[in-house]
Amino acid sequence: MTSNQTKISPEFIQNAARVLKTLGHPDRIKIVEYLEDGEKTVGQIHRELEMQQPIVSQHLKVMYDRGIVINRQEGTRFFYALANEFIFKILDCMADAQEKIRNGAWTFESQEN
Amino acid sequence: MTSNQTKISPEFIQNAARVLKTLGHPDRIKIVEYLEDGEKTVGQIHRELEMQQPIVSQHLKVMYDRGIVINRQEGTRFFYALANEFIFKILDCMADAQEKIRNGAWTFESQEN
DNA sequence: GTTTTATATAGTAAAAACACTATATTCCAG
DNA sequence: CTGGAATATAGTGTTTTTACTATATAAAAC
Repeated sequence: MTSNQTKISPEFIQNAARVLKTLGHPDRIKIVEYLEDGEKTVGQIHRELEMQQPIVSQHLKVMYDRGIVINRQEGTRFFYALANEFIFKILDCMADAQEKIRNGAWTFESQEN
Repeated sequence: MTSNQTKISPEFIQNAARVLKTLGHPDRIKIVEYLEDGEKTVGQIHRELEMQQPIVSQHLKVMYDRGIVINRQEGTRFFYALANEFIFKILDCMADAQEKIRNGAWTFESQEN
């Protein structure tokens, strides 16, 4: 039904795997989603999302190293923003899926555990 | 530019994180992509993708537990297939991103490491 | 210069993921 | 029943993640 059948290249698979794995953490999804409408400082993320500051910095560092976010310094603050469109695309994809699942068009059941 | 701004719910985030994290492995992306055009047996995956059989079974088990694939038994064989449209959607998303990156519309750079 | 504010980094213990080898289970064929 | 094919499961050592606490750094404010 869906699926455009484009083959994914080996090189791309490596990058994609890294990104997906990195995004595969609730806190990081929240951060990325929060960054969706523009750059934010560490403090904003920390306060708004109610996560401890070192945790936020740590997540941001991991995402920075993997090309998911970029940053820019201004005085003592660091503004972080999404690095590329792929991330937006994945977010859209998730929001879309959530919607489909919510209205019953799709199901999404995990086995046990 | 992209982004439809739909907020993602806390419950969904948990599921999405699990799925993304699980898909964040090169072998599993390959398997999932291979399953895109229909169910396959463990042996087919093992031979076609040149992965050791226990590794394949292990990946499939993890993905089964997390609702990414489903299976059906026929004699001594197990046929595995993608469990839901979300996975197709993610695959499409990746193929799409790869295309955009390939033709230079997007960039995708990791820092060091 | 000394404090404050904002953020990063170190250190670390516990948990989860990986990769591999060996072995068990189940079903089918003869 | 016996042997083989197809899969799953166990066991294990290694590497990554994760979650926290404590501490360092750097710029700004006084």
